[in-house]
Amino acid sequence: MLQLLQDEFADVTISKIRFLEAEGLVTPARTASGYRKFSAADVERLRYVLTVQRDQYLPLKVIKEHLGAIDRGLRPAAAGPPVAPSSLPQTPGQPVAEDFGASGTELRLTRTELLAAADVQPEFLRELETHGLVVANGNHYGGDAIVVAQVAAELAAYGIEPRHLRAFRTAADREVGLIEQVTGPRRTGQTEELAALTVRLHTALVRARLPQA
Amino acid sequence: MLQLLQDEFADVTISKIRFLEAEGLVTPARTASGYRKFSAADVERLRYVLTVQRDQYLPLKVIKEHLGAIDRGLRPAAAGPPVAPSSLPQTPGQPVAEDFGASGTELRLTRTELLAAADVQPEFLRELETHGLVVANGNHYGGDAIVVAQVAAELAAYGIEPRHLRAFRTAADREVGLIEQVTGPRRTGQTEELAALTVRLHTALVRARLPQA
DNA sequence: CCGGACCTCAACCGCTGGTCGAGGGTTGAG
DNA sequence: CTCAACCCTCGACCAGCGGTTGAGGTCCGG
Repeated sequence: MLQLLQDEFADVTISKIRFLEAEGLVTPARTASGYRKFSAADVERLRYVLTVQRDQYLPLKVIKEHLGAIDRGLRPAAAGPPVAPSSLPQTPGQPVAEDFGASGTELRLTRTELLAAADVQPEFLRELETHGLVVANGNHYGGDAIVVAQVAAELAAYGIEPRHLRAFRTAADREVGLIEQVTGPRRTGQTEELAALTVRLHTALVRARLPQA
Repeated sequence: MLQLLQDEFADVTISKIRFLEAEGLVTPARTASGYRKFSAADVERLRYVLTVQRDQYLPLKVIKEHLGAIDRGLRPAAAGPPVAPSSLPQTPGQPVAEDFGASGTELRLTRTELLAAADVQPEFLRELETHGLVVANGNHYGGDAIVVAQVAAELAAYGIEPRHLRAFRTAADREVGLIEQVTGPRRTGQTEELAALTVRLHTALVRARLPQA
């Protein structure tokens, strides 16, 4: 169910989610037998929590207040940074940022599970497959296929169809090819590290080229 | 000496200030006998620290990085708040747009600032520019250029040089082209949302194609 | 009827952001 | 010269946050 968050936020765990529930940040429905059942809205809520926690360092207490405000229809108040102090001669300090943690156990989904998880029509999936965006490995799919299918579906709502996305596939293929070329076929650890770097590069390049808001 | 901070921030104490010094956030001068001597700049620096700590909940580690950035002549990168989750028990709609928080005020760096921020040699930057990975806008660069340069430098350590990265540039160009094609040249908001989607797609595709750990 | 995934609840943990106090030097008024 | 009032350092200690771990039990598909 929730490995889809895991592949957007490397360090989310079941216990973390349960903890967040205990803190009152999400309130998933329950089955008759007590199992948690997360709706799309719950997942989105968690995505929000994890994002602001990671990117804005907000304490959960504050995030909770914001969520409360949002639920009541308000927008969370965002405090702007104050004026900077005048500078001084100083020593260095390097920022670090990673985020490509391999999810421990790779998900294996049947076609049916994938369709359900991504909430797409079978024809749509077939289309994705004919364009090479999703590929089965034997008769199962990896967790990333969910993300691909979901995102492709959202893009389709904007009129961007799978066939328009072929370039993404070839770009990704080339990217991985490049990585494997330097690491050799099987240097674990390094591969992920390089992938994190190239993905970061890609993202920065896209942002840089976007028309300024 | 420093009760003047105390009447702006009720809970500042001597021990707190000493603690902040131990953490490297301020470095007051000392008298011959070892007493701290705070300059006006030190006080301002402390004011900044206390303010962002109180109002933006930033951890000291991050504040320290920001101060470092300020010292190097940059403005602190303020992560804008992401889009709120569409709160409500609802049908599958997932208009997600996260993680692409446009930095509220776009950074403008001179060439020198960029070199310092990314910690790269001038020749390396020139190389990036000849391959179109970093482009100046007039005589300044955007914040993404820092990321591009840093990442490219890290990749160079693996033997991947700027000229190997041209494909990334063209991929990014095409990606942005696609986005602009559907949003029209100037539909703000949507552009960022779509960019977030395509970047997510890209990431998922790369992961999916990575050899399994 | 078994194995694996899920549940709860309480105990535990590491890190952050400090506080406290012992032991000792400095300074200035008287 | 003395004394009170500060200042210093350094190590021990602490509370709260954000989870993790594990014991003990339930649920369920094959």
